[in-house]
Amino acid sequence: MRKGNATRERILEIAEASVLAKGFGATSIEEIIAEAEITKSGFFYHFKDKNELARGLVSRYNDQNDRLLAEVFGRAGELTEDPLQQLLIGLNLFAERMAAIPEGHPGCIVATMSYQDRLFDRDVREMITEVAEHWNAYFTRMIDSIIAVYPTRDPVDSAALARAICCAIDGGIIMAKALNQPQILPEQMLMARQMIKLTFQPPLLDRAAA
Amino acid sequence: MRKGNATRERILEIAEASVLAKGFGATSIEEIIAEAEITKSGFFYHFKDKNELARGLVSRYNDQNDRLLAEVFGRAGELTEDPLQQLLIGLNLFAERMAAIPEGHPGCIVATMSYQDRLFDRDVREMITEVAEHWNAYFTRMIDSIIAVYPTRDPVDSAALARAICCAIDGGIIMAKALNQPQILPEQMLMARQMIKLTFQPPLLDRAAA
DNA sequence: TGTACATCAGTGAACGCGCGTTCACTGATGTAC
DNA sequence: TGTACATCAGTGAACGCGCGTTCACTGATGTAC
Repeated sequence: MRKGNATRERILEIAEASVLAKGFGATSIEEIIAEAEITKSGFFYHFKDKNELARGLVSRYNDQNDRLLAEVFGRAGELTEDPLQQLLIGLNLFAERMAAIPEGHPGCIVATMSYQDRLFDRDVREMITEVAEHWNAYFTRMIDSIIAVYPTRDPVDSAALARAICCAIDGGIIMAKALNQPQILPEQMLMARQMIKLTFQPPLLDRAAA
Repeated sequence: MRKGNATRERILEIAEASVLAKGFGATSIEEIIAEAEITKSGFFYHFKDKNELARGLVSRYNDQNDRLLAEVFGRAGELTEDPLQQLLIGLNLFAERMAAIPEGHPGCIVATMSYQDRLFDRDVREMITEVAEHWNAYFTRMIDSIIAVYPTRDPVDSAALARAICCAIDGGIIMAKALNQPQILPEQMLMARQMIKLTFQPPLLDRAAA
């Protein structure tokens, strides 16, 4: 990596932290360059305007998330061939990762940006939508594999269930922030896991009662 | 209501729409007064500074939400005495209300503000936490009433389940915004409903299979 | 009923600061021949 | 190996605009006696 790329990365890292704590509009270039110890023109060498910074933030966040998903569900795939167990184990590993962050998860770029979309051009808004679709597609594929193996009494809407996982995560981040309790995020990820479990492995009450 | 209160309400309404579309930091007083057709000093007569506007937004949002919860779960209480059915029916009515908003739910003030908490003083941050606790307490009470009547094989964490409902709602709003599909919010509220149902009324697979 | 005073709901002008963006320039590194 | 040129990764100064906040003032309405 050339020197310039390292600076670019540092800008994105500083900007991400600020955007997640104050919002995009309240994150000033002035403040980013002060922390990155470069001049304003140095910033504009890497990003032609603020919307390009936004694009950088979204694609960086998407890449990091992809790596994390590949890690936890890849590991789950090494441990079992069963698609249901892969999802359940992956969600467990994912939740453990989130629980291990000392200050709690710093926040989801897609979530804040969705709440500030009047600030961005069409390009950025489309990127946000694509990233959200990308995650949902990831979980939908996993759930479809489960459906192929585990018959259910009632039909399961895999896309809606995939969205429920994403909602648990994004909702969990918000509740963790609002209540100042970082462990709520892993808790709610495990609730989503429980929902998957109940959907495909409902407890056999009759047998238990017998 | 005196004349001044009507102006104050108009300011809050305009400010809320802007905060939910652009964030608090990017919402300028200049822009609010232009839309409200008053002068800047008129604004500062009602709110001594921007943090007081934030306080106004949070308490207004909390009040509106309280009224909505009282309506849907009050109606559910009229229809049945069963605490589980009250929650299930209430969530159905709630989801129907959300589905009926043409452009979709405009957003949750507590959610955006949680993602911008560096912008606010301690007072505002405490209000945000209290409002979130207030909603969780509301659902926790309902779930505790269910637990008292419906025995479950495994113990149920009513607070975690209450938070799951809030996460489905706040997560559903975000996914609806990110994917440009307003109906995702009611969909995810019904997923939360399904989770409650599965928790307290698990399908009796053995009997169904027999 | 009249008058004095207080409060309400604002107006108008000014403040200093920080914002995003542009422009002409530069020294260090890389590449072609 | 040396030299010419191109690209990279920035610097420094300036721009005009809009931001949140303050201050002295005002006309309309309400209240006390």
